[in-house]
Amino acid sequence: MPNPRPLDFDAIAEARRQWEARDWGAPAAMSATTSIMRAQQICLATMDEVLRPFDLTFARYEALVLLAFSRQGSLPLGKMGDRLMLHPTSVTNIVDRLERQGLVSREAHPTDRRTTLAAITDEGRRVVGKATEAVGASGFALSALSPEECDQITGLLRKMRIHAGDFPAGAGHRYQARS
Amino acid sequence: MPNPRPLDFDAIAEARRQWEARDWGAPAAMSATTSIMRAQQICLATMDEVLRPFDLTFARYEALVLLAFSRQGSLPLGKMGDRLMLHPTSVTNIVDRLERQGLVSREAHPTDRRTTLAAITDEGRRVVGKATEAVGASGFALSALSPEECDQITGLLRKMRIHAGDFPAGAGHRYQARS
DNA sequence: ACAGGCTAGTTGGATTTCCTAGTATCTGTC
DNA sequence: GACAGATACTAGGAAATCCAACTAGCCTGT
Repeated sequence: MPNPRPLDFDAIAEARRQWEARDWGAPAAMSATTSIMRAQQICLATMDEVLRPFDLTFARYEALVLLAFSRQGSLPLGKMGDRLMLHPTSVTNIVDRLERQGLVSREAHPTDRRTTLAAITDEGRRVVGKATEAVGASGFALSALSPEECDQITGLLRKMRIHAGDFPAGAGHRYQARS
Repeated sequence: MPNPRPLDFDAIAEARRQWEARDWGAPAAMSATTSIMRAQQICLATMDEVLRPFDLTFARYEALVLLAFSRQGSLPLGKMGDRLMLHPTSVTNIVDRLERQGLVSREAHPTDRRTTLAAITDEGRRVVGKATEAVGASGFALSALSPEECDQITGLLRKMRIHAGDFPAGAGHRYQARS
């Protein structure tokens, strides 16, 4: 439950009204940013709750999915951080946890002795399958929106992710997981 | 800088492709959720960076803005938590910091001796004004989007916030800050 | 061959957030 | 008027994240 004591009005709309009354500039961007912040909070809380029975957080679930999607079922920790947009230390922490849970194992890289591979275990694949059923059934906290509306969100945010430098604007045609 | 080592492809689009290939269900919601997560990370990192010269985080900035918008320039801590969707202990922590910085002061409630009021100081108002100029100039990390696109995002996310129980669907007509 | 620079991952510390529990105060009911 | 339950805030602890610094291994140019 993201918010135990709901309000009887839209706090973001109210903030915008006040913002505009003072001519503080960029009210639309302010509203959208605040909405994104709150939406993430709701999504994260919902996902964490759905995943709790599996002893997973959303971050660990995402890491597990990434490994399940990889060709060999394993990836260097650094590459995981790049894909998941996480700091190297966060990856270390996440893999530590997953390893302790037996869902992932650390393996040596065949040629580069610096890099450590995180490899998903059979148990990891089993758990990620079950967990995916659960998150799918929960609708990802977005069951209020149609697939088309979800795609609108994805499209609009894609624009800002490109602007932030996540990936080049032209991308989207060369889909291949190199791993 | 949210991501020091950008990818050359869209990791979310790639995840979706794999998701669909395995028939994992609700791919649009999955993409949108992941996009929201990443967008929040970008927004938060950008805001925190813009606010760093003022020794503020986005959370503390939001609290300060809320107090600046309030009638008396002060609010009970509990009400702040409701508005900002924060846990009571987080509010205590934030007010502790702001108080230590001299931007807020704790005051006794005139009638209810349980409640503590956080009151914005003159210095607090000065800082929040300066900080607001800075965040306005930064475009809230959404300068890639037009005001209309920002409003689309706000509208779509409003729907899911209502569904999550943040406020009743009918709200939006009775705008008044009771405080 | 080897010096310097780069890359990969980990460790320790700081910050933030939430949860559980606890104290103080108010409110409604008998 | 007293007591049970609700409400307001705070304290201590767990989890997650980031940063700075560190070790180990690779790689390029001379």
